[in-house]
Amino acid sequence: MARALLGQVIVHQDGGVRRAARIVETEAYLGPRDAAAHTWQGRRTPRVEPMYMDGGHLYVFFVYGMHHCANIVTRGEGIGEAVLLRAAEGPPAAPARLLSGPGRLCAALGIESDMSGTDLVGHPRWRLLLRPGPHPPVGVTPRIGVDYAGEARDWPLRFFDRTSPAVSGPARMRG
DNA sequence: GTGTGGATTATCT
DNA sequence: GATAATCCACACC
Repeated sequence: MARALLGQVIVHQDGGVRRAARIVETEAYLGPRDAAAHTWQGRRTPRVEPMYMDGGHLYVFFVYGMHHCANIVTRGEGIGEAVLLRAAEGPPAAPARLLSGPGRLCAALGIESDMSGTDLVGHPRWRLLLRPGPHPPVGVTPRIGVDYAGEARDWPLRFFDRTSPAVSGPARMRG
């Protein structure tokens, strides 16, 4: 799912304002068996409860006292897997870095903790457009910022569009 | 109630 | 590469 979400578009319609972002970088978090996931060992706390919801729900968390990270739940109820949205492209006129990185992506789309647990499927203001057509050339690396996660630190679960200037991270992680 | 540290980013060297 | 900003969730008492 993390790979399949590359190139798909998340849209927010807020009155007359419509914001759309094409997803170009994602990371998979594989539930209880994944030491980097908040659902590691089946942990259930109020914060992570949305991650156990049905696919299509949003899981948002707050980190480092100032940033939000948005995930799309990818499996059935009770499983606890999700895909972190790490970077996206806005309109051509927008700065390349506007949605580059999970914190900036949330800031640009106005995603905050109160959206955690929201069902994107059939939502009146949010839509996830699954666009047909060829997938972009995809790069694969370990995930960013999970050095604490034991062997899961090295799992190749970060996916990105090699052609996009909006991919986040150091240069060696963008080629 | 207290202590620890983070799925980040900006700004320095 | 190093570090600060900044606060909440979580574990543990």
